[in-house]
Amino acid sequence: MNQDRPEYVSAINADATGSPIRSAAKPSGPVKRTRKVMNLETGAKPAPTISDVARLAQVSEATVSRALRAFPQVRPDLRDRVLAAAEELSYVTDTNASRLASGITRTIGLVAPQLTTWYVSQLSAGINDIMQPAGLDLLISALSSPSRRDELRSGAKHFRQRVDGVVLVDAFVGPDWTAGIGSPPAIVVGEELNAGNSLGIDDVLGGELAVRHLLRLGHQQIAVIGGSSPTARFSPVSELRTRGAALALAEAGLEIHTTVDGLFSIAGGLGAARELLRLPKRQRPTALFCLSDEMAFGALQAARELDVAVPDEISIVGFDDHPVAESVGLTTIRQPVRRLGQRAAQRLLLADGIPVTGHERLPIELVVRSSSSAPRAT
Amino acid sequence: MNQDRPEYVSAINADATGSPIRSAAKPSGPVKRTRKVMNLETGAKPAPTISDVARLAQVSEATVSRALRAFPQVRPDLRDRVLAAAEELSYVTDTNASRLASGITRTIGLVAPQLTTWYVSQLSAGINDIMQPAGLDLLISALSSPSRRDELRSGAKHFRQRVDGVVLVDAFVGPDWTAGIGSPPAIVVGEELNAGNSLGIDDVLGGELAVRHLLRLGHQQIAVIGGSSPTARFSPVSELRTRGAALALAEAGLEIHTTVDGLFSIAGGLGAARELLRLPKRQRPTALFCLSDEMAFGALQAARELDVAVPDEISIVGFDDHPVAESVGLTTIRQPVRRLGQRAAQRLLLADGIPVTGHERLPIELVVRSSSSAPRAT
DNA sequence: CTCGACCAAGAAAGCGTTTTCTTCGGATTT
DNA sequence: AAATCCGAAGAAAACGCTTTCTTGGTCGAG
Repeated sequence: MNQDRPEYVSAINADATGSPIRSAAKPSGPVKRTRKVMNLETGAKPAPTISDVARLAQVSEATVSRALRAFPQVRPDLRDRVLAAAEELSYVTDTNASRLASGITRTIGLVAPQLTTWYVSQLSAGINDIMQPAGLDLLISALSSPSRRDELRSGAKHFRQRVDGVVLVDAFVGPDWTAGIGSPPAIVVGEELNAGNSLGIDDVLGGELAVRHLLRLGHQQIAVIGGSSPTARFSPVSELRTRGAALALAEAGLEIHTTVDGLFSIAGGLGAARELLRLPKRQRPTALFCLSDEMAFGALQAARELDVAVPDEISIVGFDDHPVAESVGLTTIRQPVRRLGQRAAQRLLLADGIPVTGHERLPIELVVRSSSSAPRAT
Repeated sequence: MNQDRPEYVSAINADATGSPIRSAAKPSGPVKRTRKVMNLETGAKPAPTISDVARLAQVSEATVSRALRAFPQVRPDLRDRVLAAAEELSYVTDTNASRLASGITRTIGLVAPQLTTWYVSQLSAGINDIMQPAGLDLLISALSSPSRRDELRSGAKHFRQRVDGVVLVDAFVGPDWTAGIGSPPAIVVGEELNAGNSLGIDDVLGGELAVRHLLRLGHQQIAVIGGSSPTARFSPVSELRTRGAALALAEAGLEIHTTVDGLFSIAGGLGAARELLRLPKRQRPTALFCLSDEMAFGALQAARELDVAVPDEISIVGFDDHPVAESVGLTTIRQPVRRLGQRAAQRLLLADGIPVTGHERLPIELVVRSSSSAPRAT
């Protein structure tokens, strides 16, 4: 009991280090390390611990721990006493100690190749929508571009001990990825896994919706700007959306006019569209289906540069429904990215109980704006 | 020594719980809790601990700990042995145990009212640029809009124990905020503090640059779209940029034509610009200075809607240099947001050694594009 | 009325590090 | 050559929780 009483020994010892007089070594048993009592520099008192609360509430530490976590087997009056004591000391559980003891981190990690894309930031906001109320933390980790696969693997490993779950975005791990089915649970967003947890939209349908819209308007020469992502060789998203476009065209007995790589970036879209719009009028497509809004922005820019009127001379359709899409009047396929994030987080939280496995799709829709219209009569 | 040997007792005990036969209570002294050896369900072996490494390398745990952290007082041959052993077991330090013991979290937190703005995601990427190579984690926390001040305070408190530093964005804490000068160190981005750590740009200069550009082109009727942020009453950014605009106009003996609140959003900018562009031609401003690019996007949209030609009938200048600004041809003031993030992280890391205090400004520049030109001769 | 089952609460064993504090030789000093 | 200092390595305490395990009581059943 006595050893619990605060003493200023540690501070004194610290001073004594520099003193010429050293106390004779005590040959007796091991010396108890004294608890830090106060930071002499800042004057800050150490944060209250669970035992402070226990003492004040006159219960054991175990009971405090149980009461604070609302365990059922604590008598109501005791629980109230504990809560009051905790309140009085303005006690907050030490996260690290809790994590060490329980092995539960109450944190989920987001792994993405880059953080600055609209998609990823929307997604993280969605995840946060769920985590914040649940009192969980969000840990973010970007994977820089080179040697991505390895990083992904080591990144996940790096995470393993500090998160309870992982959300992988734009990971392009391939359909046979299964890691993370165990612990910590992981969920892949934007890609369909054969045997793992994944979440996304129907990319093929998206391509179909976009192209059917253009076909309905009367277009026949439809080019696709898509291609590889900046961070991965293998981009299923691009492939699937393009397939949808091809499918819709095939129904009408047509084919894709051209496919150009737009790198999924504004600059890439600009370059790709320039290439297409510089074609002689006869060979030029009448409509551009850009596999992301950002590429569509680039295409819009190219059209302006080259004095090609939108939508009169060229129709442009994007994909995403980026916030700016509305203000530039871009026709696009809207996907609920924030909701994808929310759903991913939910599934990760649920993973404790009934594991939700398999692939899940959220709905998308066509949003028609002013960048698409019937082709000018030839 | 013996107690260290793996035993399967815990798993067996777990089974015994459901068994009708219960072993008689051992009345003798406290029973040692046996170490978890293997998860029977998943078959996963427990991760190696520091003592496994110590045993393999034939040194003490303390030496392992020191060797792994490259402390100088470890003999080279021992260090190599430890490193080799750790490698062989593919040992990684348990973050939580380390944090508990040392009190150092190797994590910095980002607190922002919302995560989806371009500004915040750029900033987080910048922070990440610095943290990632240093092996630190980034913890993100959004403050939902209502009762922001309180949340800010409790949010910071919530963070206190799990981060070594905090970056506050769009916090609008007021110039006299000083919390976080102690521990954990904090830095405020986008706002100037009198006595704390802060980082930003020269917002007044930004306003001046934008308006001088318009004046040089010959504009005299210049309106400002700015106003309150969606998340804070008090928005110094808006005030300062507006002041810069007023200053520049005053030099020319002019005044701001009108100031309209654009809520720092696309929709807000749209509404504000509509209001201005619907004015009868005589009273209408010839140029709009939008205090953010997003509001400028809204203004561009309004101009298109109302068939007001940009830049012939109305010049528009934004602020930020959002990635889309280039593709819509928006003249704007570029601020280095990603670099702000990097710098904030650097200062936080440095805070261990020489504390960098005070306010710091990063340079900005005017970027002229096609949304601004001389006003049409009246 | 007694015995085992059951429940609430406490004691104490971990959790896996870091960090004193101690010890043990060898180098330095007087 | 004896006393002192110093540096390297080990033993063990602390970090602040969670979670077993244990122990008194209570209660219903035989």
